[in-house]
Amino acid sequence: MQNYQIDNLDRSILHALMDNARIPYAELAKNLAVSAGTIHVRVEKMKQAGIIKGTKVAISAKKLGYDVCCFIGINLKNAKDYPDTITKLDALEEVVEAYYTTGNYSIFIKVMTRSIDHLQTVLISKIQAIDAIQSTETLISLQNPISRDVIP
Amino acid sequence: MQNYQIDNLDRSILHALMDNARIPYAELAKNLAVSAGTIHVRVEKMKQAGIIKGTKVAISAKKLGYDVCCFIGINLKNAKDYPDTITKLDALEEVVEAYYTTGNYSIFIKVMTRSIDHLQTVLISKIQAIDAIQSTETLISLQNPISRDVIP
DNA sequence: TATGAAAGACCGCTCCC
DNA sequence: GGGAGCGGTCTTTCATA
Repeated sequence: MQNYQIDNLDRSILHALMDNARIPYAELAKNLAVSAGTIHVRVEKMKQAGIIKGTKVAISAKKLGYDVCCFIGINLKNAKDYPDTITKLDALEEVVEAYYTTGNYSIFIKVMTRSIDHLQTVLISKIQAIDAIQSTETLISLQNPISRDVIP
Repeated sequence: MQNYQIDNLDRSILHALMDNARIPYAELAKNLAVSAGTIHVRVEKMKQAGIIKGTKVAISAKKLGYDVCCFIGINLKNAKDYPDTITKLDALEEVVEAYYTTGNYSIFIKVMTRSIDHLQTVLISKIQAIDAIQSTETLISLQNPISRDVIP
């Protein structure tokens, strides 16, 4: 089940579910001109294969007051401090994503904050306060024109 | 309804729905020691307020064969080429996110590819082929230790 | 005003074709 | 892959604190 090859129907189902995970199977079936049972079988198959990991609600961070999105490239003093630093970053609720990367930075994180002031506080008092961090570089996101998932 | 302030119950509901958007309201109600009707009212309110934007399935890009995740910082020859470049990037299915940022790069994108070879093809034949792009800098993600949404 | 309980409609799951 | 029946869930309404 590891490398289950999806076909066009699976692809269409994925696209529809990406848009709305709670769409009734019957409606989906009607749109795709197949029966509801078929939809069910395909979805089950993709769940079994691990392609569909689960369902999530899409939250508007903005409506919750989190207006500022930015990326921070982090350089560590020693590469061996990586696991420790991740643990510390994980404890910060403002850090929503972290990546261990090759290239200019050791760690690359995405941070959501309520305001520029809030960002400054997080950056100075929380992130740069971590001993193992040598330097940081901040990229503030002004717009997010593309945001989607990859479905071949 | 713009700035609806969520309370602890709303927060708990959001957390539960983030984990599994299809959890029965009855079960959620039981876990939170309230009635299913109350859950329904709260969810409706948050939908109205735009806090809940919709539901999505979580897809495993890896299972679909997309193993390589990387970030690419892009510098444009002219800032005015921004909208055009976004349009061109949007046409590339491998580009899953794009940000207009302050700092070292004009545009910052996230790219998912099937392999390093595939990445190379996309980078050279598709991204660097865009005229307005002056230079790029690639950060390949080796690990993604933190990945979540911000819920205060 | 917000919550809790119950009834009806709808949907999803399963079996058989 | 298609179609029908059963079981479960969601939604709505009404009463209540």
